[in-house]
Amino acid sequence: MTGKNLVGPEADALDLGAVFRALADEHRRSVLTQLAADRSDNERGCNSFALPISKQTQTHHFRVLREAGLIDEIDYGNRKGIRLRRADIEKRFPGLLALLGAEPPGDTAPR
Amino acid sequence: MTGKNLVGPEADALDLGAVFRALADEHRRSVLTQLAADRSDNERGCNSFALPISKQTQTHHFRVLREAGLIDEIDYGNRKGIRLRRADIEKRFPGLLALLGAEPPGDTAPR
DNA sequence: ACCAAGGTACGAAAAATTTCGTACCTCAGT
DNA sequence: ACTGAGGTACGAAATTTTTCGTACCTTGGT
Repeated sequence: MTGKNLVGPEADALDLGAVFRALADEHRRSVLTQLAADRSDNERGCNSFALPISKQTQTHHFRVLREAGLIDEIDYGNRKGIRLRRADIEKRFPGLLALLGAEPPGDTAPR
Repeated sequence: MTGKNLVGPEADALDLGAVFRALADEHRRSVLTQLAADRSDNERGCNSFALPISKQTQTHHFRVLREAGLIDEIDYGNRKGIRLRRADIEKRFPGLLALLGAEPPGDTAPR
């Protein structure tokens, strides 16, 4: 089944402040880093990120990432797909994703 | 008089999480954006940024920027100089400063 | 029809951040 | 020696963010 895409900002409406606020959190940065590392940009289930937090909190974090324009969330009803908005991000903030790649992906030290 | 440089992290110890957290705040981002816009990297007084907040709060924000490794603070006793750590930032996070430059400098919209 | 898995809505607790009042320090100039 | 400008220390209030408990929704499988 094709799910419906939850809304986020248009490509050229991405806000740098919202992006930095989104990436300021350890868990969200972990998600983005993992997404950026996969150059094939496959859609992923949101359980594939091994986040050590409850599912309600995960819902919150994915929403923040979507509202910052960093990911698409595809709603299938009883599961959800996550996809990096790589082209939009690169267009508006070239080099940003490369910065994430430079960090060790598993390095999720406490803040 | 030569002032003494307040301590921040070494160039290769800059942490991306700390940097994103520092740049997540509107006022701190404004400071960095203004600094990044001046390619001559002159030292500036910390009153030259026109921040609409009290001086105690400014002290706080400059400290966060310094502890993230983004600026040097030079203490002259009764005044303070601010200098962008451009080379260190570019070395560790190439392209980061360019992202700030892409935003309109005076665009400090409420969050 | 039922159940279980995956996810959300709402609300509240907990934690972190931003902000500033009060008091104090340092230096330059008079 | 005094004063004023610029800055910090400490502590508390205000705000924001993170987290999760409870309840509920949706879909796929039995």
